[in-house]
Amino acid sequence: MNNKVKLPTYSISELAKEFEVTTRTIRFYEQQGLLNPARQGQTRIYSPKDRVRLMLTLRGKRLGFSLAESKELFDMYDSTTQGNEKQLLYMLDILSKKQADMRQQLSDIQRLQEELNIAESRCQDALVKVRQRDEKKASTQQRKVG
Amino acid sequence: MNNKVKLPTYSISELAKEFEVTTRTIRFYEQQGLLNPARQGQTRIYSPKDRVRLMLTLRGKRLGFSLAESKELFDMYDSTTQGNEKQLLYMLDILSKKQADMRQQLSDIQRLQEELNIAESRCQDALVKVRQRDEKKASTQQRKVG
DNA sequence: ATTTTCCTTTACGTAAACGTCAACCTTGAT
DNA sequence: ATCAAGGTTGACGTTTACGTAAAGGAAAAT
Repeated sequence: MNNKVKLPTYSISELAKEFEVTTRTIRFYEQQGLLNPARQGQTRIYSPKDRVRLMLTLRGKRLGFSLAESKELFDMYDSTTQGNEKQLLYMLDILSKKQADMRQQLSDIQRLQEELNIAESRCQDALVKVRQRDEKKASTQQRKVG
Repeated sequence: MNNKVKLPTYSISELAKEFEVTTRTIRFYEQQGLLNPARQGQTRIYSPKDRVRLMLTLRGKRLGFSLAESKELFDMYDSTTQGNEKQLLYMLDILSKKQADMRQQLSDIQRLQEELNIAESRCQDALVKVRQRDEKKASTQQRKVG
């Protein structure tokens, strides 16, 4: 194995820009135990692993995970290699619950998508009607003016 | 048309039970303009329309909509029948943004589902290994005892 | 009659996830 | 040398979505 490839690093503002969050957010996530950047003096140096975690945290947020939940999943996943039976069973339990959540969300989304489509059609229809009415008004005005 | 069919009504606690929320939540939603129950004296009487709105609000929440966003969608949808062109265009804009959000969420979910499956497999593997190890330990103990 | 039961309003409390200063290094450019 | 750009640690403020407790009305059961 080659453990000697130099991995890229990132500054806090680079990550902030890439993921469109503030540096405050990134520091807050560290404070909550989601990130663990190295230090060079005082300055934080982020590894690809940190970057992935940030990415996952943000995706988790979009899906309604709290920061605490994301942290729990990270921690469990990390300890999976040396976890004892009880921990592993607990993790499997959590995973199956999350999967159930995701199935629920999937169905929520699909239904909402349909409804948004319906609303859009209805809205388009209304728009056409408004425009037809306004055209009539305009032509009436024309006749007045002409 | 028959407008005279008697629609069912619901008490606040009936709705609370059905949707597994507190009455506090339901009153709060009303305060935020999401529900508009009739009154019988002081007591709130909920119509099927209120019930649907509650349902939609809760589904919205599961998908990361704020109460204000849900309210905006409700209000716009209600005013769609008599909306002017500007409003309709605005609504169409919102709708297309929401649809983009939903597409993003859909892809987020699908990726997360894959990852959860991978994590689950990995976890199952680890579990098997732990159990094999523990079996060996146990049989060693057996030999000591026997 | 009185005690539950269900409902009401008012109002203060709270947790999560940051925003927003303030006050301070450090380091490369001018 | 100084100054702007980016980094740091507090620490208090803010918004959202309710929780929780107080104080009480009305009606139904015992």
